[in-house]
Amino acid sequence: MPRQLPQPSRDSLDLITILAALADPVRLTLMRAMYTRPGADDCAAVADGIEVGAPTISHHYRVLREAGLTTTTVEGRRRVVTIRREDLEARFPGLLAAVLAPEPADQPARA
Amino acid sequence: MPRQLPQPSRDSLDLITILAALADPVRLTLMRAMYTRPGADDCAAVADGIEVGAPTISHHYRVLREAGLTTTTVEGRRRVVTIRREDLEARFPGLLAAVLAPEPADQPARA
DNA sequence: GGTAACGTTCGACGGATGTCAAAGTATTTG
DNA sequence: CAAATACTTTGACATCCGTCGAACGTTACC
Repeated sequence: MPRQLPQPSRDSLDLITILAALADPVRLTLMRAMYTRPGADDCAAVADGIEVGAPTISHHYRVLREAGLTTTTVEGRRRVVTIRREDLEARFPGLLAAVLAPEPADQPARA
Repeated sequence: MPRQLPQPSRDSLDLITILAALADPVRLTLMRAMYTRPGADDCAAVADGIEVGAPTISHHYRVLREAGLTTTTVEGRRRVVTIRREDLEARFPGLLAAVLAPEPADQPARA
């Protein structure tokens, strides 16, 4: 049976905590990967290509979960992490889209 | 003549830096005050009611400006700080609205 | 010129944060 | 059971961050 790790309730989500959680290159990369990639991905798959050690990735996933950005489910010996889209949209409408949307290329499109 | 303090160009705005700048209670309060209050406010007026010393307020205004969130203009012996709405909307559409919009009351409205 | 007003800069201090290596905990597989 | 897999936890370390008191510019006003 998939067990779910503790996470803050929707009502107790705090914007400062959420912004602080997003204000890190590794965590923003993880969030973007989960956001653009549909379906639930496991930790290792998403973290693939990030140049920090496993303990650091684990630490960042914990920060995201404790900030209320993600839900972590234990499935066997792997963790499945998903973004709490509904809760976040309910409390801070438009935030995820504004922050995680792929940025337009730095060079303006030439006709 | 009003002199303008140095600030990053629109193209060099960095999301991580912006999120980090917003992820502080004092700075978020300053931004909200400037956002909801139309027209340009001077530092002291906006900072009124925040419980930290003057050097700290000054420090936070600098962080906001260096992150590209605000423009600071020197007018005589006071500074006028305004949010760079156009630049921010161009680079990160919807971000200001999502972050600075007054949060709905924590208690759900009862009919 | 002298003084008050407004804000900045400097230096210091304590607490938080990101990272890693080493050891630990479940869980699956042979 | 033993070994391998997939993460986590712990402890340490360096760095960054928010805050303050004190001193410093500028500008305005008498």
